[in-house]
Amino acid sequence: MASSRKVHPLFGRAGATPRRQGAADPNAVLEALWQAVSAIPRGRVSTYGGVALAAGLPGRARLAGRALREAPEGLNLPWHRVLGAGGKIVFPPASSAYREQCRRLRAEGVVVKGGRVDRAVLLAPGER
DNA sequence: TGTATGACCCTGA
DNA sequence: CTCAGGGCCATAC
Repeated sequence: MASSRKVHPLFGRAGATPRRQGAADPNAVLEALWQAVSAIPRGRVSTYGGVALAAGLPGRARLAGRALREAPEGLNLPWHRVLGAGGKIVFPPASSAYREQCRRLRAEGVVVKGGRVDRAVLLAPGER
């Protein structure tokens, strides 16, 4: 599916060159990660490690982060449901990304406090 | 070709 | 709580 090269304005850096090479099927890996993200139910959250695991890429949390950064806007991924280990927002509290994520989560009824969410809303690995 | 960096994670002190 | 150290690996320069 020829995804658009346009990335999210909140994270996409000017002059970023979209490269899809290096691995056998880099696009397949990205799609697997994006799919895992879109599978997170509303009102719940997951972690980068959890997303990577769900995509069949254990130990590649970093790659999950990359995938999200490179994700085209058109996919409308629920990126705000992806947090760091333990359920904490990885963005600097002063950043617009942090505020946006916070806002979106609260809009779904998720309580964000001190840049973290309650354990209960955090999706356990292997959990739906 | 080598070094640096990053929407990460875990363990241990 | 902070800090350090190791792992992971695609991109950028």
